[in-house]
Amino acid sequence: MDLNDRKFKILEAIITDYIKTAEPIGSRTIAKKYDLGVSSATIRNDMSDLEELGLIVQPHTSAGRIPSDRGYRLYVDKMMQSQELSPETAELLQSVVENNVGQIDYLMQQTAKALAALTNYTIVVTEPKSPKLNIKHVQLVPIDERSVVAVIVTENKAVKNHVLSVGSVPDSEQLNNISQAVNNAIKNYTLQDMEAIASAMLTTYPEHKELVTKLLKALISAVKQNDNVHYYTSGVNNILGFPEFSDVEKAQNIFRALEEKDMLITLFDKEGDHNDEVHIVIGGENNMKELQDCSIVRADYNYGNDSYGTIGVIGPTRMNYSQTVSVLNAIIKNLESVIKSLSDGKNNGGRNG
Amino acid sequence: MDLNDRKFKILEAIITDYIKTAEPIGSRTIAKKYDLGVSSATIRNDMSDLEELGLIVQPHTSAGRIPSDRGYRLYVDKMMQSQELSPETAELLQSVVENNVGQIDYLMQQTAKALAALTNYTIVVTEPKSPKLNIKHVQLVPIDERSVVAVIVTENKAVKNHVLSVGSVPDSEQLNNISQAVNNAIKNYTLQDMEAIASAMLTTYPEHKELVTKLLKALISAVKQNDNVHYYTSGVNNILGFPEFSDVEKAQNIFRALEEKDMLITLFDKEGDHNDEVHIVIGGENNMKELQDCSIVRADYNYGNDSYGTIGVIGPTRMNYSQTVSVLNAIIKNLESVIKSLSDGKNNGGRNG
DNA sequence: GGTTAGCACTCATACCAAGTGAGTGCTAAC
DNA sequence: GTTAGCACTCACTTGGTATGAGTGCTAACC
Repeated sequence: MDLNDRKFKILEAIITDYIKTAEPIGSRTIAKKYDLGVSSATIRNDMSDLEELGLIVQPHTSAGRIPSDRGYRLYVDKMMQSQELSPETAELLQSVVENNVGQIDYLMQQTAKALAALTNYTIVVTEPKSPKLNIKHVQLVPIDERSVVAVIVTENKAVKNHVLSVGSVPDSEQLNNISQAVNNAIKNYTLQDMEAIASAMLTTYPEHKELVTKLLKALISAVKQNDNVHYYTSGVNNILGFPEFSDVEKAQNIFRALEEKDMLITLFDKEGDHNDEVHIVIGGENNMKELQDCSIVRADYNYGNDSYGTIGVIGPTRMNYSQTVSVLNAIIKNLESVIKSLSDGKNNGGRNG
Repeated sequence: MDLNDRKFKILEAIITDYIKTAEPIGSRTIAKKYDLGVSSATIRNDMSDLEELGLIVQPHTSAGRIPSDRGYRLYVDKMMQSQELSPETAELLQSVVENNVGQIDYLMQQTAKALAALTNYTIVVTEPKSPKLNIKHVQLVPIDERSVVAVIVTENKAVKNHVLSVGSVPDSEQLNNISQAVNNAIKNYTLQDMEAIASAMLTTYPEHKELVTKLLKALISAVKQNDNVHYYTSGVNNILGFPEFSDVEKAQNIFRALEEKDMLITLFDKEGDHNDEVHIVIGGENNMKELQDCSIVRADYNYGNDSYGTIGVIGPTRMNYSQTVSVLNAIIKNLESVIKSLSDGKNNGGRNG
C-alpha cells in the first residue's frame, strides 16, 4: 500500500492539528477544516489505510485518530517544513548568548532558561566535554592556612577546581614552582605514567609530599570525572502544562527521570555520532520507559578540540518539531560563532551595525 | 478561653494524624484512636473551641477538622517533641558529608540528594556566601592562545573562575608576576580604590593593558556577584507525591517558584538573623503566594569568616516538622564539623574507630 | 459545670441510568 | 474510486438517589 498525495495531506492534517489541540481528530473535522475536495467518507477510508500502516492510532473506538510514533517519524523525516524564526526570536537568542560570554556556567543557565521560555518545553544543557581528555595546565592557588585549590585546565578548555587540604601550605612562590614542575611533567609524560610523575615530583619536593600526592590524586580524578558532566535544566514545570501529563503519575515519572543525572547523560550520549545534525528521538524510540511519552530533540555544539556539549529539548511526542529544530539550530549557530570568535581572538561575528 | 490539657492532646492528635494521612479527622475517630477517656461529644465541644481559637479549620461542613497555620505554629513552638534519628540515618548523613569533602559543589549536590531521599520533601542548598566579601587571592592561569582564566579566591574561601579572552596571552611567568602584583595591590587598597589599583597596574604593565583591565573588571564583578548565589535543588518531584498538590495548578505554581532563583534566595535571606537555630516558616507566614501551601524549614551552616550557606526543606504545611528539624540539625552539625576539621588542619572529628 | 446520648441536618462522594454526540465501519449506489 | 446513509460504539455528561462521615444542638445525667 503506498501513500498517495491525499493520504500524506490527511496525515499532515492530523499531525499538525493534534500538535495544536491534543485532541483526537476525526474524518469530518478534516473534511471541513482542510479543503481536500472529498467527503468525510473518503477521508475515513484513507484514515483506515493510514491506521493499517501504523501511522495513526485510535485511542478508543468512538474517537478520532492521533498520530503514532511512526507517524511522527515519517512526518519529521519526510514531510516537515523547516520554519523561519521571527526576527525577535532570532535576536533574543543571539543576545542571550552574547550577553553571557565568559562565564560558561552562567551562559548555560541562561541559554537553558531562554530556550525553555521560548519553546515551552523542558531544556537540558550539558557542559562541553571531550572524548579524549588531557590536562593542559595546572595551577595551585592558596585559600587559607590549611588549604589550596588546584585549578586544572583541560584540553577542552574546561576549568575545574579541586580543594586540597594539607597540613601546611607553602608560600606563593613555592606553589608556583610546584605548579610549574607538574606542568612540565605533564607535557613529558602521558597520564598513564602518573606513577612516574609522582615519584619524580616527590624526589624534587620531598618536603611537600602531602600536597604533591593530593594534587596528583586530584589530577587523576579530574580525568576520570570527565564523565561526570555538569548540566543545567530549565522549564521542568512546563511538563505539567501539557494535558497528556495531567496524570500525576506520568508527570512524576518524567520528573524522576530528569533528576536522574546518569539517565539523561546516557540518553544524550546514545545515538552515537556527534555531528552537526539535530537528532530527534520520538516516544518509544528511546528505551527509557519513563520517557516513552516524550520526544527529545537534541543537538551538539562544538567547543573546539573535539569537545562538545549537548542541548536537549524534552517535550511530549506531540511536540512542535519544526519550531524546536529551528530554535535549536539557531542557538547552536550562535553559540558556536561566539565560541569561535573568542578563540580567534577577534569578536567579528554577528554584531549588528 | 484557655487550653486545658485535653484540648492540647486533641490538637496534637489532629496534627499528628493529619500529617500522616492528609485526611480531615473527626471527633469519633479521635475518641476511638486516642484514649482520652471522654466521649466523642465532649471532644466535639473541645474541637469547636479549638476552631474558635483559629487552631483548626473545617474544609467543609460535613468534614472533620484539619490544622490551620496557627495550629501548626503552636504545635511547632510549644508542643513538638524533638525526635531522635535512627543510627542508620545518622550514619548515612555523616557518610554523605565525609565522602564529598573537597569539591564544594559536589558536596552540596549530594547533600541535597540525600536529604531529599530521606525526608521525601524538596531540598534547596545554597553555596556559602559572606555578607562582607573581600578578595583574598587572585591567580591567572592560561587556557589557550587567546584566553586565560582568573581564579579568584574570596575571604569566604569560595573559588570562582572568570574566563578572560585577550588578544595575546603572556607567558606563565608574566602571568604569575601580574597575579602577584594584583595580590599585593589588593592587600594595600580596599576594593573601593579599584580605580587606583587600575592606574597603578597599568603603569607597571602597560603592555598588558587589555588583560589587566579585564582582570579588574572580573574582580569587581566577582564582588558584585556575591548576591548571585549558586544553589542546588533535589527532590522537586517529591512535591507531586503529596495529595494536596495533586491539583496540577498548585503543583505548577510551586515548581515555578522553585525555578525562580531570586525568589528562593530572598525567601532564605528574609527572616533576618542567621544564627544556629532552625527556622520554620509555615504556610501563609511567608508572603510568596505560590508557596502559601508550603512550609519551609531552613537552617544556616557556618563556613567560617562570617560566611554561611543555607539548607532549606520545602514541603506541604502538613509536614513532619519534628523529623525535618532533627535531620537538618544533624546534617548541619556534620557539615560544620567537617569544615572545621578542614580548617584546623587535622581530621580528628567523627571518625569511627 | 462538665459530660454524654440522641437526633436532625449538612454535604462530599459514590453510584446508576439515561441521554448525547462524535466518530467509526460497512454497504450499496453513483 | 467516491459518496450517502445507517447502524453501532463508547466516552462523557447530566441528574437523581443513596450513603455515610461528621457536625451542632438539646436535654438529661453525674
